[in-house]
Amino acid sequence: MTPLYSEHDRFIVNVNCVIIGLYNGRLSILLSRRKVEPEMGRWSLMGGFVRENEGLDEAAKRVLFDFTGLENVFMRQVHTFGAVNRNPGARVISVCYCALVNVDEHDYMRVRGHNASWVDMSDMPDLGFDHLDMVRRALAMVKCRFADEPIAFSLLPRFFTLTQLQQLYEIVLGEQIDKRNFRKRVAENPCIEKTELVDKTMSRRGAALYHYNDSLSNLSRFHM
Amino acid sequence: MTPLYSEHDRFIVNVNCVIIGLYNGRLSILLSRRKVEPEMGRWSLMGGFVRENEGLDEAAKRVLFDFTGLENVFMRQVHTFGAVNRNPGARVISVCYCALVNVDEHDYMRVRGHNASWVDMSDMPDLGFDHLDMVRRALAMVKCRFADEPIAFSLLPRFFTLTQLQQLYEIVLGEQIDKRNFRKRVAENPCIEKTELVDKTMSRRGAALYHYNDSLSNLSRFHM
DNA sequence: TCAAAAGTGTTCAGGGTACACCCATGG
DNA sequence: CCATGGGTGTACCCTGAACACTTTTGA
Repeated sequence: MTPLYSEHDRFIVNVNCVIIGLYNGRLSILLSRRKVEPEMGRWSLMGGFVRENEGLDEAAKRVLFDFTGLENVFMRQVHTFGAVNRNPGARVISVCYCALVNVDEHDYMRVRGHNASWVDMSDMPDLGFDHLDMVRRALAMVKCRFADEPIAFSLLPRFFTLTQLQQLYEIVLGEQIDKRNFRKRVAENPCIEKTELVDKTMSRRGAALYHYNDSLSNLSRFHM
Repeated sequence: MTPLYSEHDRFIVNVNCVIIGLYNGRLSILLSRRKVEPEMGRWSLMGGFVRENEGLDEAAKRVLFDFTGLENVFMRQVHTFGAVNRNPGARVISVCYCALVNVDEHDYMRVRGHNASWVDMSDMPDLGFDHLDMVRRALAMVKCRFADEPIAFSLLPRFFTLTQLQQLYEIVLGEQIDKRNFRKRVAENPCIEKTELVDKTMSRRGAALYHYNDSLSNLSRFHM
């Protein structure tokens, strides 16, 4: 290391992950009750301290894997929080990431092991530190991207009905959508392919199952 | 400090500022030639190390003031860069900010004193570290916001002509704009007020000077 | 008188929005 | 046979894009 750098202040840096999924058809976020001080007993985001030999993105992926067993999911850096007194225990700079996951694929044992659980977003408890700000920023990012990028499919199971897809858009965008207009737009998107499969859990008639296939798209997406 | 935190790795953290202004009517960025290793002699962004007693936003404001003498300008956090080997001299985590400034108001002596200068963006030199990524992300952010938020006025002098405003939009958005359509949109915005002043430097006829007055807007903007 | 920038309306097309009824099936 | 969610087409409006000429005045 160059001696010139030795004089500077050094900081503990961690990553926090806003992990969003559809749990029981409700937009939910993975939270854990803190087992240690500070803020012991309060809900908080999944987090972990950055290590000397890992980059920020790697740290975020490690935390996501540690808490869910998931890899290769949509994940974006949201914002870095560095107010002096944001953590009463020590000066900690937190880089916030947001991940969108398919809860069907996650490892529930890991969640249990970390004292974590899925919490309905419309029933958000108070969070420790500035984690509520993190959640707000993450949601704003998701809402903003939702209109442009095909990130909805990160939240849905591999096969989904158009009603599921529409309900997801309605929850995230916070507004009702006309069914026919929605399906018209879906029909114009070549990446959303209808399958022969039918879901009969929601209606007697049954609904066609679709899946998202981005191989027809020439846009490179999901790069971090 | 809680003993629990004592065991974690610590990092040097700095802020880098992508400071953008209109210099000689060209979209330009403030760059300085590094006087020290690593990357000595190469162009780089304005930066400074975060101190123990200051938050990230404060550090960014300090750097901006230090290099330009400006305060209370549009400034946003862009992204945090934390790859392990991004800085060959030491592990440094860099929080990138972007500021839009009115170059008429800046303190040129400070710029000179830091070996810095305004560089035309369409003639961008190679930059040290990952600073080119920072510039790209900052520009993407600016372009994205430009369509929604009235941030163009941060770059212009207090009084400006519609031609200046249009040229700025054309540069930032990277496309030609129809003059009549542009002026129609301007006319619909109550915050853009025509004054009795006339600028005769650009034409014999003279162009009306406008100024931006956001007191009529009920949106709260520019919050960091 | 001419060069150079300022200023000014109308037309058209396409996308987005609003809107209501029949279908299939299990119980 | 009925209750429940699935599935389908059209009309209208409004926003956004294209487009050319007159005005002013200093040199």
